[in-house]
Amino acid sequence: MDWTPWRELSPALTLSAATLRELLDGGQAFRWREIPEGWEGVWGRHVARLRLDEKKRLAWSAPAGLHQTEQALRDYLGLHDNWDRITDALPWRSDAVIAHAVETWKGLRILRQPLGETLLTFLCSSTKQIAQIKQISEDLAAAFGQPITSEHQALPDWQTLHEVAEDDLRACRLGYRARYLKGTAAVLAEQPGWLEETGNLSYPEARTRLMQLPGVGGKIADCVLLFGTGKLEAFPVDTWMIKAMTRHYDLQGWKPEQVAQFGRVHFGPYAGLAQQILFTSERRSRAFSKQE
DNA sequence: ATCCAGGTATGCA
DNA sequence: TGCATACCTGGA
Repeated sequence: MDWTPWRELSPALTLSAATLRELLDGGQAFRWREIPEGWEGVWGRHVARLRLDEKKRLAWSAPAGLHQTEQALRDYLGLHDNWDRITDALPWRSDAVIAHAVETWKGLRILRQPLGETLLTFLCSSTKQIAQIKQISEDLAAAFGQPITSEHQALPDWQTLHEVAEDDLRACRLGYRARYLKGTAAVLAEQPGWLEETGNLSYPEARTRLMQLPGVGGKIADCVLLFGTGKLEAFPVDTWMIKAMTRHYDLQGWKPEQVAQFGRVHFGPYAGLAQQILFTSERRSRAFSKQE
């Protein structure tokens, strides 16, 4: 397959190789894979490769014949958002923990992913490791998705999933999550526009509505709202965040919903960015101690 | 072998 | 309301 020549992204995005890895493969998105030159990924009906040039600036390439990839990348990577200003609004002046993490993961941001597939991938995520969520996502795309190029398939839409038998979903290693997918697909196929309307509600209203879907609790709802609608006040709390927050903020014994509430209050309107930075710090320090 | 992995739904005090 | 337990699967 032919790819376009590498071109620097505009506006430019400068970041370290480690931060790029966490951005693309750190648990926000599940369809990026490492290639010799950098990274190759799929989102929506888009395919792109990304790499850092010698100035640590992000450059991109797309399959020849695919269009509007650069504009799609701008949206996906949030290049129109002022992440320096958003990061500066975190309480780093009074909180040494977030100050240190922000410094370590400079340039980390929240991806803006297609809403439907954000819900889909995070419905598959419960008690799964990132590598396994990626595997499930690839299986779903290969089995039920529309072709994008000769080598890439999109994730299936909810109408398609509604028509798939639960056993065929289980064949994609979904396990008990197949039931959640079927149930959610039934709701979304029955009510076109429901998901987009939900995404337009305020954060607390949207969260409550999403949690009506089978398989969507508080954590997954927060991931969908953070990564799929850009609601930066969402503060997903999983086992990693329980560990990180317990240690750094002395929250022994707190329940996930309580930690989420604490996070939203303590970190403010951009708590979701703080969450991703702390999540990354916790994950990487754990990986290092295990010599991963 | 046994446990755990980016949880959620359910049944019982 | 709050707390255990089941639920699929694969890797350490």
